[in-house]
Parts: sequence; structure tokens; C-alpha cells
Amino acid sequence: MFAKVIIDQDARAIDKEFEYSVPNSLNVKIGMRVFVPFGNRIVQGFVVGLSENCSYDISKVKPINRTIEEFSAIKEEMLEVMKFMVKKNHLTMASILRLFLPSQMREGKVKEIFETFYTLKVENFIPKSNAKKQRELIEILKKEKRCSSVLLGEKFGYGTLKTLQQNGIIEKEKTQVDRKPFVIEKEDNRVQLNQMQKLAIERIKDNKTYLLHGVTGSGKTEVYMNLIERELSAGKNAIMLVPEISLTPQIMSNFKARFGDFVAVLHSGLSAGEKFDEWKRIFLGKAKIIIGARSAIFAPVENLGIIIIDEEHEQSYVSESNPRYFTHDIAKFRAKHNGCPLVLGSATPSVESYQNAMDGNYELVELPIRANGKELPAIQIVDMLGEIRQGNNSIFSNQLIADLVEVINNKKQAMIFINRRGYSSFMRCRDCGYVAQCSDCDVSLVYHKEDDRLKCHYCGKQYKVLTRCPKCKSENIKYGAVGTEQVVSKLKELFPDVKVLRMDNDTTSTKNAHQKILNEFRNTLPCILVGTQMIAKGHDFENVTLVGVVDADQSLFQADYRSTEKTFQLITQVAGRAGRSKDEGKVVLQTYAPRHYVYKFVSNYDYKGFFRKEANIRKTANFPPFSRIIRLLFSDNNENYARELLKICYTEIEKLKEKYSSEILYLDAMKSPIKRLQNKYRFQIILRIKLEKADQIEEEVFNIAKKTAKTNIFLEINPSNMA
DNA sequence: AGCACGCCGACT
DNA sequence: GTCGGCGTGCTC
Repeated sequence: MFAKVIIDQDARAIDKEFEYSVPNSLNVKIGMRVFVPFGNRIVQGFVVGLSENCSYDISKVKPINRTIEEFSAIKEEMLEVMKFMVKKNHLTMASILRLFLPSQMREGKVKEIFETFYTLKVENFIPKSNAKKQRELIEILKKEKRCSSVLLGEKFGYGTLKTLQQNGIIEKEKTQVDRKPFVIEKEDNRVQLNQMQKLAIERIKDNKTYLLHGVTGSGKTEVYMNLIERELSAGKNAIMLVPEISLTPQIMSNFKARFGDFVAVLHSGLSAGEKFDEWKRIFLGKAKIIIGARSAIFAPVENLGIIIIDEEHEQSYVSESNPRYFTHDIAKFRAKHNGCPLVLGSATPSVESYQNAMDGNYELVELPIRANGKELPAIQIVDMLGEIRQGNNSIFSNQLIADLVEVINNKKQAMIFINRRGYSSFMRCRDCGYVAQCSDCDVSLVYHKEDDRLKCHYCGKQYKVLTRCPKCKSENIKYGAVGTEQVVSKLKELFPDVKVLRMDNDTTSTKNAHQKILNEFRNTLPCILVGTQMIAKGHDFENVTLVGVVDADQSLFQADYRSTEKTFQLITQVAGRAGRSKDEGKVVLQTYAPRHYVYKFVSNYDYKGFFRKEANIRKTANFPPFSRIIRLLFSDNNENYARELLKICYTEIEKLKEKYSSEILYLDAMKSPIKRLQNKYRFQIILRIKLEKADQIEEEVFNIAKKTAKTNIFLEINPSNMA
């Protein structure tokens, strides 16, 4: 017997199957992890195939050393997922297989936790009449059959336990127990479903992708829970993905409350031990519902009845570093493999997903009304240029200040949202609102401080820094972003007696910092919470009556073709934080571009209108989802070497342009916006291609890169953050 | 990835 | 003369 083994080392040079002979003494199965001799050392590997014969020079074939576990850690379906990802994402097999296992297992230091339990050995033992504690203890054990040592010891004293054990009346045993990730305890409050929800549940049943478009507060979670309940009673399992699970603990407690120990959670906030134990519960079929972040799509669960991706538009479903993959692709693959439905849920679906629904690739299911029947908070757009013209040069409009005063007088709460993302910023005329744009690409230019120039991140074209606005000839031109810190200090100046809290990356680096800040906010009246994206996520504060967006444009004029879409999604989400209970909510949205179409649609909560407009623009400009962008990133410690590689690769790719002259819409090579990172020089090639032969061209580009690659070359599809 | 092999410069 | 630099190539 021979085995095909993938060596657990992430390098292109050994990204293939190696053949080993299987000694008769070993019970080797597909999916098992093994130790094999490799070169002159022993390494870990994965068995991915078994056969009677061997295709390699038999004299060079070595035997497998031993198996690591006696079971197949990689299940059959996951091997299929691996093959799919190799094709789709051009990743090495080892890097994919690593995603499927908890790190503790790979490092070979699996630690299991044991607890001591006691059982009754002699049924009819009667303690001496004065041994009250012994009698009570035995009574408990008679009832419970089995009790933990800690529980009994605390109650009756460890001495009692020891005596009874030494006399052979009770028996000690050690059992492995699972570490349970902490979840807030909650009551299950099942609500009556409305007609729309019932209809949605009825429709979602086939092996298809469903786009569940439900307005904020339409009760999507209740739909998810009912769908999962249905599949569970049919004997099936479920995966539900949520973005940034550590920020939304309430969703987890809702599920725990209804489904109890059938729920397993997987996210980055867990300790290695907790992760391992949850993984094992899933692997053994003890857990039936997996809730987790992106990587939970790789959970070793069999017999899936449904896969749900909540907030499907979130960027966190695209892994941006090392093994790059799109969660949606993998979810589709697994849904197909299991013949089960895939649900993509969102109040603001991504343009790509909605276009898929329009094209008939996805089934559109809508929840157009809020479950509680309440109106969404009114969004008021404030023209900051008007403020400047009236002599108000502060970062707050008069309207926002007036509304804040009202909140404070009413002893309510406000959230101030700052959308500060990325390292770079755009240039804007403070008088007319003009933002410098690339003449070729229709995206905003990015200011690069080190060489004091404006650059287009899509085509690399460079421009001189503006000193005078080309539109209104003003010299009042500014760059740089307003930060949370600045906003907090301004608010403290304005309202010295009011508590102002800040929540952003800087203030939440320590463990449980989120919860601390949010708890303080919840318990302080009046109070203002200033923060970045992280305050936008599903928090439910009943006293928040005002949401202020200080500079909505900051996400709008990013050098990203998705910036408008992101702005729409973000504002819709933040707006949803206001007026969640009896009090009316209000949103004040400050912008320097009040006539931009995104604000018109977002203030009317008109997703469909926005989608039509945005899709139209993308179609005309040939941007995704109507085209595909490929980015090849070269990085090396040696600048000249990286540049050389880029040149060789570029020359090859240019040849493709002749072959696919009508499919390649754009091709150029340039320095990466961040020229040097971790002491490595970075260059990039950007291609934009038509969809028709996209897979084919992508394959060829990848092969060219692989041929050239001796250092790091990253291939990225439809990149969003091109640093 | 890691390790051996191999071919050129400055040292006990 | 030799120790050691890291370029190249191989691992079933």
C-alpha cells in the first residue's frame, strides 16, 4: 500500500503530493496526519490518497513513520474544499490544510483538561449515625449518580470525600472536560413571526443561494434561528457566520439561549485551548450549530442543512492576509457539496451580491418592514461648506451642536461616528468641496507624504499636489483626516460637564476593553460616545437618540471603487443605532459633498435606488462586478531585485495583451502605495479584465507569476485596500 | 521550508 | 592552505 502525502510546510517548491509506502503495522486512512521522513528529517504530513501502486521510483520511496492521531483529522469534504481552493485561490495545499485545524493540534501540544468525579461504589452502605455529612453526600450521589469533586468538596469538605473513598464506598474517576467559551447568559424569548418572515422561511429550502435583503430591525436573526431549528429537527447541522463575533456577543447568547450546548462558537477571541475543545465538539458531532467568524466556514461539520452568512456585505469575509480567500466562494462550495441552501443576509447587500440576484444567480428574499413596526430614524444632511461660508470653521455644524445640547438636556445619549480608515487621505478644497480625482480612473487621488505627490492607486498616474483649487481657484486646500481624539477634545471643550467616551483601535487594545467602555456608556446619562466603525456594529442602546456622523466623506473619497458602496452601508448601519426604543431617533450627517448621490439615497433608506445608480456607474466604467481586477504584489528586501522581477513579469504579461487585446481593459506596473513595508520594497502590477475570459487570463497571469517567483508574489483579486 | 552541496574571499 | 559566505537544487 502506498500513500500520497502533502508535507505540512508552506512553500511552493514542495506544494505537491509525495508518495510513501505504508507499513503493515499502521492503519493509515485518507485525511490522517502522519510523520514522514523528508530529506534528512522527520516532518508532519497529510495523507490525501491511498493506492496499491506507486508512480514514483520505488527505490526512493520511504515508509511512513507513524500516524499522529488514530482518526482522520481532515474529513473527506474538507479535502474537496482544499482542491477547490487550490484552483480558485492559487494557494499551496499546506497553507489551506492548516486553516482546517486548530493551531494547538498542529503544534502538537494538545492539552486536555481533566476534572475529578465521584460515583457511588457500595449502594447499601449506611454511615455511622453521627456522620451526618457522609449520609448527605451519599444521598446526593444516589440521586445524581455522578458528581464533580469540586462540588462535593466545597459542600461536605474534602476530608469526608477522602474517608469515603479510602473505605471504598465511593470511587474517584478522572474525565476529560471541554473548556466552554464565555457567553452571556440570557433567556430565550421566542417571538411571533410576521407574515414576511414566515414566507422567507418557507422559500429558503433548496440547494440555492438566497440573498435575504431585510431592512435594519426586520428580524433577520429570528429567521435564521427558525431556519436552523428546522434543519436541526431534520437531523442536520448548520453553520452561521457573523462578522467580528467578539463585538456582537448578544447574537451568540441568543443562540445559546435557544439551542444550548448544540452551539459551538469559533472566533479569534478564544484561547487556543477553547478553540481546540470547540473544534473537537464539532468534529465529534456533539455540536450541531457552528457560529463564528470567517474561518468558521472551515469547521469540520458533516451533514450540513444550511449555511448562513450574516451581514454578507462586510469586508471581513475577505481574508486580506496570507491565505487569501473569499468566504462566499467556500460557503457556496460547501452548500453545493451538502445539497443545502446558502443564505446571504444583509440590510445593505454588496453590489456584487445584489447584481447576482438581479442576474438570477441568487434568489432574492425580502423583509421590507421592521419587526417592531417603528420608523427608521430621520437622517438630516448638513452641508459643511455652507457652515464654512457662514463662518463656522469648527468640525461640528450648528445643527449637530444644537441636537447635542438637546440630548444633554433630556439626559439621553449620543454617538458620534468618525470614519477614519486607511493611512492615506485625499485632498479637498475647503471652499467648494472639490476633491482631486484621477483623470483616467474616476477615483480619488491619494496624497503620498514621502514624495509630496498625489497618486492614483489604480493606474499609478501621479499628479502634483494642489495648491490652488482648479474649480474655484481657492488656495484653502487641506488634507489629513479628523481623528477621534480631536473630536473628543473638542466635545470636552464644548460640554465640560458631560461624560465623553472614546472607542477606537487605540482604546480597545486590552482584553475586555470593548465591554468596559460599552458598559460605562450604558450606565451614564447623559453621555457621548465617540468612535470608529466599531461603534456601528449591532449594539442596542435604548437611550441613544442622536447619531452624528462627523465627516461622512472620509469613506467616500477613498481610492477604492467600492468607496461609495461602503459609505452607503456604513451610514445605514450607524443610523440604525439611534432610536431603538420608545424615543424617536435622529441622525445628523455632515458632508462637504451634500449633492453626492449616495446621500440622497441613504437619507431615504433607498437601497434599490442606490443599487441601480451604483451598478450603472460600475458598468459604464468597467469596474467589478462587471470586470475583474487582478493585483500582483512583489516584495523583497532588495529593491532592485524586486523591480527586476516586476519587469520580467510585466514583459510576459504584456504579451498576453496581444492575445487578449479586447479582454484586457487595463494593465500597468508601478510602485505600491506603501513603497516599503517591514523593510521590504513593494511593487505591483494591476490588471483590469473583462469577465468573459477572466478565469483563463487569471490562470495565465498566475502561471507567469509562479514561473518568475523566487520571492513573495501575492496575487489578489478585486483588492479593496491597496496598501 | 530546511538542509546539503558547491564554488570563491580573508584568516588562525 | 582552510573556514565560511550564501546561490542552487532537492526532498517521495
